[in-house]
Amino acid sequence: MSRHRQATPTEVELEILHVLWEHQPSTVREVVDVLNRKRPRAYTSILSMLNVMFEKGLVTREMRGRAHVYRAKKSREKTLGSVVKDVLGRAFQGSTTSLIAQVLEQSKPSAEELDEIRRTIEAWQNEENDNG
Amino acid sequence: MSRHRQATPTEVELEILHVLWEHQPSTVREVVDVLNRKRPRAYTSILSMLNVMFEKGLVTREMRGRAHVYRAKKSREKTLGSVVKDVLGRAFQGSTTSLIAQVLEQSKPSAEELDEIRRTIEAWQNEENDNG
DNA sequence: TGACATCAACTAATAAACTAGTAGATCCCA
DNA sequence: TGGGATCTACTAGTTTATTAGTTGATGTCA
Repeated sequence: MSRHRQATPTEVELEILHVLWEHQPSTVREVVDVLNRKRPRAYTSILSMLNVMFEKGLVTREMRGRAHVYRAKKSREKTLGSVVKDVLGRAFQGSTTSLIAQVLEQSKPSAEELDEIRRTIEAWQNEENDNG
Repeated sequence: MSRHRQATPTEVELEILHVLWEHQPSTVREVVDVLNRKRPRAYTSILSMLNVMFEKGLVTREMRGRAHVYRAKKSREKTLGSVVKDVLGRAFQGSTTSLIAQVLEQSKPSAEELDEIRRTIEAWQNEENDNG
């Protein structure tokens, strides 16, 4: 426990979480097999990472036979929400529009994608009105 | 040279860059004075960081009297663009709309802020048409 | 001109992130 | 029933990030 509060998962942690979100629960072996399609690492590397993540509370696990099966503790949405919150504060000093301008600049969406983005905004607004 | 290509500045590096973007060029002393309003650190800590950043090519420097004055090498826009690109790939697997949905969810903009966001989108679209 | 302040350079220490090797238990099957 | 495969736990090494102390040069001012 130092200055860091493990605000957001690290790069490799996110890689692993993405695998789990796609298919839960998974054994270490299953996670390794998926990850190795992109970048090969030793079985024990992923095992160690999952142990660290278990200790951090990022994943839960239980026995299935003599192997552990792992689940992400927080949903994809919750986790990615933290990531965004972190970036928003750390890099954009809270300015939502500035962040969105950069997202557009980076992703250069087509007209169709822009429409989808607009729909996303409308959908969010409607949902807000419904709930709150 | 390992797995990392220094994709994006670290947290403290971003803190320092924000100071420089506000007021360039700055001496170490000036950066320290600004940063210490938020969180006090030793002069030599910031000095070391600026040295690291100089070696990484994040900042330039030149002599003014017997002190260095520092400038951010890349603009705020370019740098924040990299940050977004990084997050987009690392956490959102390239899905712009998913990222924007999370931005809304996190910032919960008011109706006025939503309008501003819409204007940001329109502005970006017009600019794209003008240029490209 | 000598005490004091300021500055860069160097050194170092700590923590976190990541990767992987070794050892020992257990399971399965010929 | 013993050899190979597989799994966890443990250990450890490398790199990066962050903070700060020490040292020596230089500049200022009384």
